[in-house]
Amino acid sequence: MPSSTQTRNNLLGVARKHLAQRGYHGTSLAAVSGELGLTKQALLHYFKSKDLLYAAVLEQLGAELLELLFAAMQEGETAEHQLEGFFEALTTQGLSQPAGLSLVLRDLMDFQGRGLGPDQGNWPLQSFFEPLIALIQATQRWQGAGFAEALSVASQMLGAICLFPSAQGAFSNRFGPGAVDQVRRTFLLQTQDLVIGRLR
Amino acid sequence: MPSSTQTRNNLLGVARKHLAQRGYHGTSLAAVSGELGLTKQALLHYFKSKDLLYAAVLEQLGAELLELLFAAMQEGETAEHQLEGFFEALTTQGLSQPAGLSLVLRDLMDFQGRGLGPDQGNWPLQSFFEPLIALIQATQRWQGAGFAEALSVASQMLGAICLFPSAQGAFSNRFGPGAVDQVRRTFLLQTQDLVIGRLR
DNA sequence: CAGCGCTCTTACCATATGGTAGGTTGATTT
DNA sequence: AAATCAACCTACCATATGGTAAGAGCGCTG
Repeated sequence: MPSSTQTRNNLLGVARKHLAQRGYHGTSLAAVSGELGLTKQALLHYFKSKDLLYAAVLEQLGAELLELLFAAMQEGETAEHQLEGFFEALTTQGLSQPAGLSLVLRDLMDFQGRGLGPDQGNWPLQSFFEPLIALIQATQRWQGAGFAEALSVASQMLGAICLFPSAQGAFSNRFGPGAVDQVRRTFLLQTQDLVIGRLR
Repeated sequence: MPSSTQTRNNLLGVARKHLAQRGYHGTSLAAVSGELGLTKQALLHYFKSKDLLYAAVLEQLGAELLELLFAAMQEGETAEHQLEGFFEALTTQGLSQPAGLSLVLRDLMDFQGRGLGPDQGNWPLQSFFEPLIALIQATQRWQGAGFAEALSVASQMLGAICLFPSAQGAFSNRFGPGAVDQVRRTFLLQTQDLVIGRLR
């Protein structure tokens, strides 16, 4: 018998999976709660609306990303090393659990399509993007460059890293699971190459 | 008074925009047709179902991408030059008309979430991906590498190129339109750097 | 033991959505 | 002039969805 916070966390996890795979509009509260043997009203008991559920998922994701970034920042010495460590960790984790990466992509793409309500000033991923961009600006190569250059580099790297894990299903279907397995084996090295190439 | 093919093309264009901005599930036939002053039955007259509309949009997109690729292949000499030309053209066009790039991302991500019906063996973007991957394999650097390496590189580059144009709205809202305008000015160069760095 | 709050359920409801059926209009063909 | 066909529209339907209202079971506390 799961406890209250257990149930909430389970809902959060299933919601993340569904939101990552099908997007906001393709995710139904009944499907999420049903996967745990609950009704959608149980879900609405914990998260008062679909928007708030989405916000909670994104907030958790933002915290995880921030944690990953800070962990890499404490480990590495130079900004370059810190960034390389972060992107390596992000890639490694994203290959096995692509939901987070898919959510990042989806959240960035879906903005135009959703009102976002009164969240205007409160974007859960902002607290992750800002130090990431700042860290890029702290590298020797991008030191003199402005915020725009750093944002450009950040979006390039995130795009390069997030797409394949998020598209594993599609690629597996179109090019065969064997090919995808092979890519999974080389993708981390490829990403490290790309990151180093952009930072030095 | 628009002709028949005009109306169909208009519908296709509006549908592309909606599908790119809101995704498959977030796009309603009524909204698409309503933007042209038509009812959704007019849309269903041209495209028998929502799935077929989506397929038509994707097919058109696949043809455009293929055309862009072939144009670059006729212009450049070495595979490297051809790829650089193609990605440059893709970036330039994507910055001003991001709908296509968003659709590429969305189609790759949405696979797990949709049955795809009987399209199993017929993926409109396949005819674009295959020559692109083949062209990567034709470069000196990736000549010895297998299909998987080339697919890995392709998905990295596409991700790097597609994310920012698709996320302009989000970034503009979160970091201000000024920052986004600045990125737009540097993004092409950044992308060229990245492509060259991955190909040579 | 009475009351209370938490967790979750059964009933509902309003709305939106994809899709069908059948008609109307106008141009083209025979 | 009659028939045909494309290009729409009105009417309608079944379903899914987010959300509300109210209550049942149950552990905890006074």
